[in-house]
Amino acid sequence: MLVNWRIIGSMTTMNHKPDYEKELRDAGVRITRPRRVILDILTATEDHPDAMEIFRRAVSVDSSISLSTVYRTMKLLEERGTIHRHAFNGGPSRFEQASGAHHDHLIDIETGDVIEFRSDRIEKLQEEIARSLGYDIVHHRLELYGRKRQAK
Amino acid sequence: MLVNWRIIGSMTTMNHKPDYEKELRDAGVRITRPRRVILDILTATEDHPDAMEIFRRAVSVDSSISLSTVYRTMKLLEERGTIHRHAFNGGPSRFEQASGAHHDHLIDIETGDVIEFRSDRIEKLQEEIARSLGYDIVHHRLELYGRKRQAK
DNA sequence: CAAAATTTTGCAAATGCTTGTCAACTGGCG
DNA sequence: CGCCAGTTGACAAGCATTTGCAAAATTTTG
Ligand SMILES: [Mn+2]
Ligand SMILES: [Mn+2]
Ligand SMILES: [Zn+2]
Ligand SMILES: [Zn+2]
Repeated sequence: MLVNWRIIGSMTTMNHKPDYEKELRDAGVRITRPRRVILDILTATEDHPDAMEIFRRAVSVDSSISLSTVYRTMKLLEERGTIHRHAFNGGPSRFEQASGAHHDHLIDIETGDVIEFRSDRIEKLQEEIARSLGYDIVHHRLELYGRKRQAK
Repeated sequence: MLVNWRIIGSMTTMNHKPDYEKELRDAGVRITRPRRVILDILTATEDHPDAMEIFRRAVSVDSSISLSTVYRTMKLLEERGTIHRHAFNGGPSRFEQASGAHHDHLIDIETGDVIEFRSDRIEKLQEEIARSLGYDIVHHRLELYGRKRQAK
């Protein structure tokens, strides 16, 4: 029996690959070499890298890219809703494409692994709670921190 | 009709006031003047102040207290499980006593107000999800960000 | 109760991540 | 191909938080 919240593979890369370059250009944003490199990294990525990690990957493609540009680009993309910013644990910001279906995260506190999941029931309950408190949810954050259950 | 997750007042201050001084002393932690002041502020507090705000309140009681000591004390208390640390939005850490019942937070993105709530159904669902993914939850974070619904 | 042993403090300097400044550069239209 | 506002790289600055250290406070001993 398949549980409805189990996710096979990455939710973000399963969907059709969006054409960020076109989207951005249409919005009047210039497609520069650094931005193209960063966008490519983001679309190819299955994990949730932080700025430094994106910078490392970018440098391996074009060694002239600067960390500042990575930060600036992440901010730009976040403001445009292209990517999501997470702050697991309280560590540095980590990013992922926003194109996939909404999902939340389970972080393995032993290994740091991040597992994506989605529960429509929780999403619904959140709405109900907010509503009952007189609010509309704009966004939310649900993170579970746990460790692998020991087979005993 | 009372909704089961509505909370009247602060969850943290509704419960019996724990004797932190004794607890700490028994654990071999020295109970100093700065620590006493900070503990008093924490137990009296209804909100979720950050280190700077706790510092301000502390200084108004004992002007010789330093911000370093506030940070050091917060870290100590967090490690001991006496307080919880939050990072709403990605802003500076904000703290609250851990003594009350577990609850999550709804943040008003317009005013910054923090509303506490608890949903046993969501708590239960989280457990089920983690379990189905092969994990035991150690802790979790659920934050709803919203704005007051307009009466139209 | 005083001295020794140990922890904690205040201050300043250091850290880690992120943003700001600015001269040099370049993407995209004409 | 040339123009020029938008963008970049280099590096300084900002912000929250942590750390080194000598002095001060607390607890332990005698
Ligand atoms: Mn994700
Ligand atoms: Mn709270
Ligand atoms: Zn969600
Ligand atoms: Zn909860």
